[in-house]
Amino acid sequence: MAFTLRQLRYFLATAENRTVSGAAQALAISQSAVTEAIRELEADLGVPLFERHPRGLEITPRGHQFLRHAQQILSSVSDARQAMKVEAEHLSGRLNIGVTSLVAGYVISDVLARFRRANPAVEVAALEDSGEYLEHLLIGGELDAAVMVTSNLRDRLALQAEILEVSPYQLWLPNGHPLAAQPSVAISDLAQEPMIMLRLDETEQPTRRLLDAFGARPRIAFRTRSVEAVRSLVATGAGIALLPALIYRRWSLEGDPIVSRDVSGSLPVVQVGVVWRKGAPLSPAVREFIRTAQSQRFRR
Amino acid sequence: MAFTLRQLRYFLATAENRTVSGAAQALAISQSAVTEAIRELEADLGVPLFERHPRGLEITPRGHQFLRHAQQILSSVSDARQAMKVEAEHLSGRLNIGVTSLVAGYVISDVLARFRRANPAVEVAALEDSGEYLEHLLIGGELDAAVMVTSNLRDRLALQAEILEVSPYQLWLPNGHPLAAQPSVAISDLAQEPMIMLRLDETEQPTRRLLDAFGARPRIAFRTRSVEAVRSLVATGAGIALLPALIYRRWSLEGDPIVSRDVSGSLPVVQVGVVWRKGAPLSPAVREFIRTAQSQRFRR
DNA sequence: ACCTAGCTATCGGTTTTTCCGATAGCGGCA
DNA sequence: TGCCGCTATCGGAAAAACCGATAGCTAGGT
Repeated sequence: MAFTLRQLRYFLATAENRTVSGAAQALAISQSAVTEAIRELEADLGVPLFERHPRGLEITPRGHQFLRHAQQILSSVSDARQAMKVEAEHLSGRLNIGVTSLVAGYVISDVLARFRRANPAVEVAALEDSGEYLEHLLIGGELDAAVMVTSNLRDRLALQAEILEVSPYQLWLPNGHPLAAQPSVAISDLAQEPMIMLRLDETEQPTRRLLDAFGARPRIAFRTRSVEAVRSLVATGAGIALLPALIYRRWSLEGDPIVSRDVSGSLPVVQVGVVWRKGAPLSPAVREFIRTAQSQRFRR
Repeated sequence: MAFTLRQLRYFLATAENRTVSGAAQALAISQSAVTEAIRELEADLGVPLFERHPRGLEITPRGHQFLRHAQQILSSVSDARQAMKVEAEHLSGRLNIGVTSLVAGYVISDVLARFRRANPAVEVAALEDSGEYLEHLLIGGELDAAVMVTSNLRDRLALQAEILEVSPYQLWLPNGHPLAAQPSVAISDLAQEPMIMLRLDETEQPTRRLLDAFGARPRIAFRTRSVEAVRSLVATGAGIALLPALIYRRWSLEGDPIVSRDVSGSLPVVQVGVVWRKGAPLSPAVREFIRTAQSQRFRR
């Protein structure tokens, strides 16, 4: 009747290892202790977190949902401990950050909240806009830095980037889709498939160009600005999607499965990073922001 | 070597009660158990969280800092549990939220992060700007809602507000300041005092008007947009400040004490709330956002 | 069809943590 | 000075956590 941090840590290790015994080994603890902890956690939440298979455990959709909460909690715990450890040299000043919408909802709202907690004397202003406009503001000196997709920067001469994450394009399919039979799919096979397009951060144009270049002319079934809507549409069989692995999840919000497949051939990748104006001296606050963003590994 | 949620809960209860035995009673647990848990927590963090006095405990500046982390962690824990409890009816759609800068850094970044976690299918866009401009956008229908100081709304006819927090003005003084001798201070006594002004959310104009109205003509020593800068300046004796109790804290970031005193006479209060256009039907997403904001009590 | 390897679940017993009640100590206050 | 309200500490009891051993399961190889 109240789970513990210990249970969360064991749960996390188990989810990462996809096996209890592996987690036990990583934790330097006996397997039975881990099994027990997970059983308690499930009983406490009233939700099965894993499906048991003879070769290991497979996380359930609800389990995966809880996993993200667990990660968030544990990272808050580690922040709290860190805050007590260091004899704070207090950063101050202003920090003007731009974010594109893809990145804004995804992971950066957590990073910003954490940064503000850790650096209360820094006045943070966050602005959400298109990558194009953010570049403009960066060059004009109105933003200190921006978090955005860097693989299609317009002005590479004036801007400098620190990559946070590199992510290849991959194909999303509904469960049981014929293309899922092969481990890897050729772009030309997509010719007749209805596509779901995500209208965020200019992921749409590169995708179209990609398809065009390979002569595939798929039908656009839907266009939406919501990642979750894409997931739901793919999961229910309304179409397939070609998107960065970064935002892939195994289930839609409703719990319907989504399958991902690599696309054969060398495709461009998406890079997400922190961008600032070349030559501009990085303020300590920006540097610290980059550190915070890096420490927050992107999560599925 | 790794604190537990139990310890955080006991710590929180103790900080609220300012006494171990009171906390023990509230927790329906023995006093020695609480004492023990706090001792362990302090040993684990390597930081004294309370000063022991014969009539109870007084939290230290570091303890107070840790308290905010503890609150954040426990509220994440409760969110996680909640997420597993409800058989999610998934809200979707867009939510365009405006915030003023005072409110942005203070508590709303946490609320937004929590809202996004709890409602992943809602595309949230947050915009930070002046109250005046936010009103304009609200009336134009470009924002669904805004979190801002509502006590000086310009257009009360077209806008409607749900108050989140009401907060009276109070006086901030350095430790040992002569005015701190009295429990309550008259505005006229401020005539000769150097003032620190906060240039956020139009807190400055009302303050000036207030002082003018009472014939007090204090000297403006500093103007800054950083709440923490005001705290540091007041704590080090650079001046005094007249600000909403909402943002009062007992110490500056450096750990120097700040004293607060009520101002005698009936002063205007500051109201912080969620504002939307009158007559506009509140979308479920907005309603849920208000609920999230309300549940997050403002923290000192 | 039958092993075997690799995994999880469960159980008894041990160690560690948590809790309680009792008691001692400490400083305000009548 | 003695009482009152609080915290710290201690011994012992109760509960939780852990371990090692064992049983059970199934995919994959033979």
